[in-house]
Amino acid sequence: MQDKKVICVMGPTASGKTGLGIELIEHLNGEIISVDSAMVYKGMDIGTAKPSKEELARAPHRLIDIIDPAEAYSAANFREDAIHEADQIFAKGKIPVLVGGTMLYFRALLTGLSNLPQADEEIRKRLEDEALQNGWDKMHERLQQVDSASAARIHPNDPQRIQRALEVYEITGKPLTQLFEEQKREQAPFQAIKLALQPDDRAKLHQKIELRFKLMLEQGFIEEVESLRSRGDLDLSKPSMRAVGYRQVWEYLDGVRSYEEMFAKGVAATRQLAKRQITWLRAEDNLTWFDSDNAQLVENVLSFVDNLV
RNA sequence: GCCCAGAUAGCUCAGUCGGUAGAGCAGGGGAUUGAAAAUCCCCGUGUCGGCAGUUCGAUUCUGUCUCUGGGCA
Repeated sequence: MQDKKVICVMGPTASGKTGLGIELIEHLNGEIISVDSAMVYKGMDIGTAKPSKEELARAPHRLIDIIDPAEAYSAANFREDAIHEADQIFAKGKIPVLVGGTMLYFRALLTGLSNLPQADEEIRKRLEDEALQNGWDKMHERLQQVDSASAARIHPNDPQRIQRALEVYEITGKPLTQLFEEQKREQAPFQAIKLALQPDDRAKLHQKIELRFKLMLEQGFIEEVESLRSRGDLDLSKPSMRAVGYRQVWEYLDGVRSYEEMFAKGVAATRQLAKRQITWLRAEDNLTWFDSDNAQLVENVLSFVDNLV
């Protein structure tokens, strides 16, 4: 058992994680590490609901604003970065508080990843061209030839995973399935206290999401996307521009969507994101749930962690 | 006031040559190993606007009423 401990504040988007994270670090003498695949991007502030300047002054967040929106980040990058940041915080005698909604990143950090090759742009491009020619069902058939276990696991309509499995096979000459067995996942070098935040009623979360999206638009979200757009080197194939909200505003600026549609689709995409986040949380073990609308939330959480830290 | 077109799932609509109906979107559940705010899988009973008529049987045909568009006054 590890004696080092971290606190994880998990929850769907718009559930109040940032505010609670700040309370926690002030109470425990901790520092925040962001667990968010969109906040890593510089210049994507409004649409990712990044903490405000005031909040950042009070509670610096590690792993936000670390890369350019033209670049790609990954769960493996995150794991490495987060462990590094946590070590620095431990070295100061403080406790890391991991706050965010990217559940794959939490999973990658806490239960590890197999040692697999990283993404290869060239191979991906070639596989995609081939798929464009022959269709993804043919690619799935090819996967069936070289890695039938993965082919059975991956749905023929899931291009992203078919591509990844073929990519790994091309690089290593081994089926993904075999690598999973050979390269066992490695647990994080610390113990995690996992807190999950959720309103007691889904409808409340939906209301909050809509309200927040409206607020983002008022705060200049469209201008933010416009300025990213005017750089000229970004498009909807970039992971950054596929983020919830950014994609819909981009399409609006392209003229393929009316303002009303953009709003409705943006809100819906955020609700769908929240639903998927909740699905991850339900599958997570050793999770302690807190009602995000409870007036005693902060007191409850602080007394809960005091007993564990 | 008159004429025309509509009224079907939360929304937009399709359809039933008369045997009580199905798509997209939204919503719900699930998967998730270097794109993950991504990518995928599964889930469709609703007085077919009200009332009456014809009929073995009407959401479908007829009449009438109500409402919503559009046109003419």
